[in-house]
Amino acid sequence: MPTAQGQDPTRRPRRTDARLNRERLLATAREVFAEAGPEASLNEIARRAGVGPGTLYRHFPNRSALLAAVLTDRIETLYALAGTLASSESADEALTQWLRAFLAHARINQGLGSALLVEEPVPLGLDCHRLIMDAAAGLLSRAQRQGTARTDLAADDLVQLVVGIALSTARGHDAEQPDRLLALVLDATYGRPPRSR
Amino acid sequence: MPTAQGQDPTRRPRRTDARLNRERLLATAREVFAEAGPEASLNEIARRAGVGPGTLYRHFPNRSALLAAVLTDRIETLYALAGTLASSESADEALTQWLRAFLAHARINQGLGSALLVEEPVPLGLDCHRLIMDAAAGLLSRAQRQGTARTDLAADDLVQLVVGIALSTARGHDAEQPDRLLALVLDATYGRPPRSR
DNA sequence: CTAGCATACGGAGAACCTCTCCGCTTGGTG
DNA sequence: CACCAAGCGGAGAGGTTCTCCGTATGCTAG
Repeated sequence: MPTAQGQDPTRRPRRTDARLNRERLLATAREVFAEAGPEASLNEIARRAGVGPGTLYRHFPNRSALLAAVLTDRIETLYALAGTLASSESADEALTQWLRAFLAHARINQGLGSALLVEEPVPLGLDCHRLIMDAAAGLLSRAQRQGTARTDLAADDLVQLVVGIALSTARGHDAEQPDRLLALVLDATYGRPPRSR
Repeated sequence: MPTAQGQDPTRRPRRTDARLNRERLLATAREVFAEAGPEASLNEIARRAGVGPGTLYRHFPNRSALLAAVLTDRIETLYALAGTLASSESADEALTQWLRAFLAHARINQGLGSALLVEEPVPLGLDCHRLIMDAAAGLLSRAQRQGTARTDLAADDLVQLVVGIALSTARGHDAEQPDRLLALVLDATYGRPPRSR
C-alpha cells in the first residue's frame, strides 16, 4: 500500500514542533469538518487547534489540501479493503461490498468533502483520486472476468456515479435513500448488456 | 401549468423602475451564474446590473432566492415538456427523453445550482422541487403501467440519481461521461426486477 | 554547554465576501 | 403639482481566505 512519505532526504527532517502542530491541526480539522461540513471556517480550525492562521496555511496551502489530508487515512483504508476483498470468494460480492464501503465513506465526509475526489488533480498529499480509481478498477475488472459485471463499464463511471449518490443525498432526510440508489446502480452493473438502442 | 404570480391584489402594483431593475438583475444573474458558477459574487452581479447591492438584496434576500428565480423558467419549461411527452407514443421513450432533458438542464446550471432542487424547502419563488417531482412522477408511473419501467422504483430516487450525475460531473472534463452514466441508470430503470439477493 | 541560524510561529492586515441599514430620490396618484 | 410610499444606493459591520514578515525557538556544530 503506497503511503505519501516522499520527503527529499537531502533536507533535514521537520522540526518536532512543526510536526506536532500539523498533527494537532489535522485532528482538529477532522472534528470541525465532521461538525460543520467541508465549508467550515479554516480560521476556526486554527483557533481551536491553538495556532495562528498563518501556521495552518503553511501546512495546508488551501482548503482542498486540508480536506485531502483529512481524507487520506480513510482513503488508505478503502484501498486496503480493496486488497483484502480482492482475494475473497465472489468477485461480484467483493465489488458490491467495496462500493458500499466507498459510499459510506463519501457520505460520512459530507458528500462535498468527497467532491475533491472528482475535482482537479487533487492539490497535495498522496493522490487520493488515483488510489480510489485503482481500487475500483481492480475489483471491477475481476468482477468482469470472473463475475457477472457488464464488460462495457469503466471504473471511472462507476465511481463517479457513487460519488454522485453521495453528493446528491448529502443533505437529504431519507436515510434509506443512498442504499436504494446504490442498489439500483448495482442492478445496472450486473444487469444484461445494454439493450440495442 | 402553475406560474408564480401570487400577488396580493390589495397592494398597489410594483413601481415600474423596480420591475425593470428586477428584470435586469435576473438577466445579469443568468449570465454571471453561467460564467462563474453558482458561487459567483452577488456584489458582482449587482455591479454589472448597474444597481447597488442593497437593491439586489431587496429583490432577492439571499443567493438561493436568486438562483431559484434564475432557474424558474427553465424548470417551467421542463414541466411543460413533461406535459407534452405525456401524450407521446411510447411511455418508456417519454421518460427517457425527459430525463435526458433534465440532466442537460441540471448540468447547464453547473450542477451545484441544481443543488437547491435537493436542498431545503426551496426558499422563494414557485416550488421548483415540487414541479420537478410531479413531472418525473407522472412520466415514471406511466412508464411503469404502460412501459417496461420497474415498478419498485420511486420518482424521488430517479431524480436524485440524475441530480447526482449532474453534481458529480459538474467539474469533470469528460464530456461524454454524463451520457454514459445516464444510460447506465436507464438500463437499471428498464432492467429486470432486482435479483433475489 | 552554548552560539548561530534555518525553520517555524503568530497575528496584523489586505482583499474579498454576504447582507443590513438608513437617508435620499422618484414614480404615480389625487 | 404636491405629496408620500416605494424604491434606491452605498456605507459599513462582520465574516471569510490567504499573505507577509518580524519574532521566537528547535536543532546542530563546535
